[in-house]
Formats: sequence, structure tokens, C-alpha cells
Amino acid sequence: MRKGEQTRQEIIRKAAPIFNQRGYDGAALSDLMRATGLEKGGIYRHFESKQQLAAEAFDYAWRIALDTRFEGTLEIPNTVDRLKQVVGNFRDRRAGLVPGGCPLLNTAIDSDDGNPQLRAKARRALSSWLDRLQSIAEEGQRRGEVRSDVDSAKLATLIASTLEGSLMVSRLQRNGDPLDLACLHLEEYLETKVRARQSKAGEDKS
Amino acid sequence: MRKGEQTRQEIIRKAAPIFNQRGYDGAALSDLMRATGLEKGGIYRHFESKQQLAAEAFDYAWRIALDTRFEGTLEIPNTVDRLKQVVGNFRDRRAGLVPGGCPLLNTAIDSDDGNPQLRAKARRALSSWLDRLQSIAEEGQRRGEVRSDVDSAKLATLIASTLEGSLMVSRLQRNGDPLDLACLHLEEYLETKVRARQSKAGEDKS
DNA sequence: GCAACAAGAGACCGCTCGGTCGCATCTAAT
DNA sequence: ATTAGATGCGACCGAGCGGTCTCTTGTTGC
Repeated sequence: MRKGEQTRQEIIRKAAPIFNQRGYDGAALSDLMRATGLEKGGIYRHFESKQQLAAEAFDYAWRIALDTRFEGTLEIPNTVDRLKQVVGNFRDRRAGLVPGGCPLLNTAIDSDDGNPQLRAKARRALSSWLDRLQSIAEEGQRRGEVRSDVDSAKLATLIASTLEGSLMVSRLQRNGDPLDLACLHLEEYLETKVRARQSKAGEDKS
Repeated sequence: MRKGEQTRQEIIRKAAPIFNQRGYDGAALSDLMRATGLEKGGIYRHFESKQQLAAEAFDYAWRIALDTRFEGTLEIPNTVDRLKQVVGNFRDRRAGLVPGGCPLLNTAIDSDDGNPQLRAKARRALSSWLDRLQSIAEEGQRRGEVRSDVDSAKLATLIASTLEGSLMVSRLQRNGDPLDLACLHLEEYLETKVRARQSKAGEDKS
């Protein structure tokens, strides 16, 4: 019973990059067999279908991506700086991610027509990403660090959209500049349109 | 000889939405047969492979998309307004497009690994989109309508990235708000950071 | 209206796909 | 050490894949 669960997790770990790079249709069982070193029966012992494996592989890839994006944000006191950290993480922390680019972006496009199960997963993934951004912004407003005229849901959407779009462009060009550019743009936006100017409680690190 | 070319174009027209919606792997020959009403032999008479048909279908879909995005821009005298028109076209002019969302976005993700031929096409498509945006900005700078400190290539990249990213989010949510939001953001950006303030030659409408 | 050829049909090909299942082997509690 | 159950193997399945080719049918220049 113990060994089986280990193998199961190993399959997910090895399968995730395949699905993320090649897409659902493009990831053949033969690819998964090669990547895991298991025969077909060994894989199907742990998953009842390719669909189910793909779904769990997506969850795995997305959890890593999301965790990485918010890495180190808890320690940052100011909420605007925390948002800037998220933007910076998106740009810089590529190591440890599941190869193949953003799982959300890939899966959203891949499942756009057909595959409603994967599509639903992508939707919930987007929500989780937006919710966490939004709640930082809301906390910032409660604390007076973020302007009260900022719509936190819209801010979250703008950040996510801009990052995902520029990532697509960067990946297509195989050149990080578009992503860097978008990050600079967002940082400037956060400074000039989101950060509240000098509130009463003076606590800015010089 | 004439009929053949007609049929060929018809196949491309009918195949484009299939490839754009389902991706290369997801678009089976049987789907293309159903869509075109032809048997396999009728299709292969005009294309030597599925690859070739997909490539031509992409060109078709992209040409329509690009033309639509720049529709009506020639008549607009001011270059900043022209850029705003492009942004607005991206948001509003959905009719007449090949169904399935932006062919560039779809193909970029779909061909990211494997399929180098389609990938190359997506790259060139992105260049064509960026080049046209950039040349508007450059014309604006020559005319003094666009600030001289604007980097036209970066501006083009930012506009394209933001639009594509928000389109992905809008399509995933099946809700136009994220795209609208990104357009408003870009419009504000164009007004405040790109448009030159009252140059010498007075030619502002209204 | 006919001949020459272009266009389309559809049977056929080998292959790989996702998925199943009976059996051998390994693991681990006793 | 035994053994019961968990685990993995790999032959097998029907279906559908992309692609080929021959033969009929349609088109078109003369």
C-alpha cells in the first residue's frame, strides 16, 4: 500500500512536464511510459484514464507554479511591495517549475474547445491566482497602503493578464525581454496608480 | 484548373476554424472531411500533407485577424488615435474572424514544443503584428504626436502582450470584462505616457 | 461534342492510439 | 518463513489516425 502511493506520485511528477509541453492530445501514452519507465499496465493500475492522470498532473504543475509566484511574499510587510514581489517572482523564479511554460496558459488554450474537465480545472486555477492577488490588494486598502479608488478585482485581472500575455510573447520569441518589459510596466503602474501616497502611519523603508 | 483552385480555397476556409479551435493534433482528418464535405482523396489532391494544410489555414486565419485589427486605421490622422483604434478593434471587431480565438495565441501555445514549422509561422505572425504597431508609433514620433522618449518597439510589445493576455483570460472566463479592462488600461497609458502634450503644429480635433 | 485531363471518391495501408486483463512478481504483516 | 494482497508486466483489443493509390466522374479547351 505504501509503495503504490509513491509510484503514483512519481507518475504524476514525470507526466506533468509531458502534458504541459505537448498538451493533452499531444501527450501520448507511449510518451508517458517512456518518461515514467513503466509499462501501460503499471500506469493504469494507478489512474483510471489518461484524463484523470492529466487532471492530477495539472494540479501538480499548477500548485508549484502558484506557490512559486507567491514565494517570499508573506515576509513583506507592505502590500504594494508584496504585489511587486509577485510580479518579480513571475519573471525570475523559473527554477523548480514544471517545464513547458505556465500550466494555466497552456491548459486554457489547449482545452478551450473540447475537454471540459481540463477547462474547468484551468478556470479554477485562474480564480485561485486572481483571488490571492485580490486579497493582497484588499488587505492593502484596509491598511491604507493601496488607494481606495482601486478596484482590487480589476487590479488582479490586469496583473495576471499582462503577465500571462507577455509570457506567451517571450516564449514565442525565446527572449525574456517582453516579460521584463511587462514587469517594469506593472511595477510602474503599482507605484503611480495603486500605492497610496504617504498615509498617516509612517512606516516606509527608505 | 479553375475549379481546383476554388476547392482548394474552400478547404482552407473550412479547415481554419477546426485547426484554430482544436489545435493541430486535435484536428483529425475526419473532422476536416466532415467540415469540407470531401473525402480524404479530395483533400489530399490539393495538399500534400496535414501539416501543409494547417500552415495555409493559419495564414488564412491570421491574415483576417491582422486585417481586422488594423481596419479603419488608415483614415485616422493622429497616430495615437490610430493605436487606440487598434486596441478598440481588438476588443470589438470579432465578427468575420475565424472562430476559436486569436490564431497567434493558439498556434504559439500549440506549437511551443514540437511542430517547428507552425511555430515559425506563429513567430512571423507576431513580428508582423508588432511591426505594424511599431511603425505607427514611429510615424507618430516623426510627426511629434508621440513622445520622443517612447521606445516604439517596447510600446508595440506591451500593447500586443496585454491584449493577448487579457484575451486568454476573457476566453477562459467566457466574459469580456478582462479584455475591456485591459483596453481601458492601454488607452489610459496611451493618453498619459505616449501622446505628446500639445506640440507646436496645432492640429487636434475637437 | 469530343478528347484530354483535372478533380474527387473511397477502399486500403501500416501504425499508434487509449484502454483491458490475466498472470507473474514483489512487498510487507504476521 | 509464510502468505495474502498489492503491484507491475506486456500481450492483446478495436478504433481511428495520417496517408496512398486506382479508378470513376466532372470540367474545360478546342
